[in-house]
Amino acid sequence: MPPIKLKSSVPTAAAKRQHKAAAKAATQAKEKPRPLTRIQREKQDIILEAALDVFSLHGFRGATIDQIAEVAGMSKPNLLYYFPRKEEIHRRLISELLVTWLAPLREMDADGDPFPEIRSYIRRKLEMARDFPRESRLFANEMLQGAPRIIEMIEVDLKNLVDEKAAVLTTWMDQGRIARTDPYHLIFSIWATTQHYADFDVQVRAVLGPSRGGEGRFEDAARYLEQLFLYGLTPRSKR
Amino acid sequence: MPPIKLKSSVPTAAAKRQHKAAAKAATQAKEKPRPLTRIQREKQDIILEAALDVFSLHGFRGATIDQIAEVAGMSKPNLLYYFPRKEEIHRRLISELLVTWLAPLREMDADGDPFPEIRSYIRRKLEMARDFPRESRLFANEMLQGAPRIIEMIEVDLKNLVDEKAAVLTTWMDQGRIARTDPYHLIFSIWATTQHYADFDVQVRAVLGPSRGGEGRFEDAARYLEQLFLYGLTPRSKR
DNA sequence: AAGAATTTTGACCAGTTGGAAAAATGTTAG
DNA sequence: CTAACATTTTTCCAACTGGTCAAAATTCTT
Repeated sequence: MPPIKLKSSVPTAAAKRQHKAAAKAATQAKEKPRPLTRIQREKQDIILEAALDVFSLHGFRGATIDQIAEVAGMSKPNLLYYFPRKEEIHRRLISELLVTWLAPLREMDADGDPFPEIRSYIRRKLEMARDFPRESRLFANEMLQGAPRIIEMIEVDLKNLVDEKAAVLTTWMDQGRIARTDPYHLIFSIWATTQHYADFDVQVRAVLGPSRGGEGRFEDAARYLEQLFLYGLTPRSKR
Repeated sequence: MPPIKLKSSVPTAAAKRQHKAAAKAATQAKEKPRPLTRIQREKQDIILEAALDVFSLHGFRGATIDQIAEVAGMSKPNLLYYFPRKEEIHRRLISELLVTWLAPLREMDADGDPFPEIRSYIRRKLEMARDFPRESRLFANEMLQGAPRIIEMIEVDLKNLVDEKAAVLTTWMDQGRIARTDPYHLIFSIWATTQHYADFDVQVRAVLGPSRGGEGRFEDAARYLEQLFLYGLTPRSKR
């Protein structure tokens, strides 16, 4: 008897096992995970897309599987065939997110010039706020709830990366190339100001009004933030 | 027959009418709203407190009446006696919030000196992030969801206030007392940087670690933000 | 084309949700 | 004290929740 595939005469059971096998593969190391079919990849993508819509708008608890299934254009049981639990969908979204989310900071190069590096970091973050607002909101939602599902990732991966980049900033300060200030709070303020344009988009648009709240607002924000981080509010005459 | 009180022999109906009367008082202008009893005021406060806990953590959809009732230490129907619907509680919280939330900006005085005024505005906002993090999160949650329940307030009250203060800032710029920059985005950046310490508190604490993530973080943030808005990152040697 | 595997569907379920109704219990002004 | 009112509890409900299951439909492999 080949113990590899564990085929069963009951198709459903086999399908379910497939999922569990994929999950357990790392620990069991016996069953081959069997690569995903084309349909599986496609449908999973559709589901994740829909879930991003819903989770980013209502948070984990406020989102329902039915809603996600509806947006994804499939029945609830069908959705649950691909992701056996709600949490699984969320976990996937979050962990994929964290990687792309931190990419801009990762790119900040210790060997580059401080101001161009910081400037393009701000720019990249702002572009992400513009191009991936749902991702930003998903992240914000998770934070607001105390990050129950990603606290370890925050405490380890995120912290390590920030520690590393804070050290880079400190070096630049030691070399007198940027003003001496708190590198951690500097990073926080870049996060806060850029993500604000995704997370509080409604407010920004409402306050700017129809005349200035159009797509140009991101260009205005970029210009403003650049000046803020470069010179602050001290007038030119006194600089 | 006195049309004032509309007493009914059914006590429940009378009690319910009381609520509706209070709500309709403005439009009907006929029935006296009848002042709240001591117990009503106390219980409503307890409920609003509990609701703030729950709503700020889970958002409107993610929060349940049962949960709020439990935190408030009363039964669900009892809670519903004071606030006949979930939305009512939320609406009350939000509208009360908006007043106190904008107070610091309101205090920014056109006749004062620009830098002290801006500095103490930042300080006050940061103190609110420290002392009322739940309020901040409630607001953030609402924004993330597109502010469905307060969009008019944002578009009218908030916008008007910001327009007014932006004009003040512009005047200061015209007088050369602060650097010329976008006053709206300046206000956005103050909001973003200060509220970050309430809304993303978990992240801030996790990244700073146990050594620097204690209560002192708000003092550090205040110092950092003051420098940022004053001078930006330009080193002293080049200022 | 047939058999095996995968995908989709429909019926179902137990627990939770927001809320209604009414009865039971307190409180208070006259 | 007692009637009128205010508050609380008990019971109930229909809709929704996350999730299961077996059968049916489809797709893939040979």
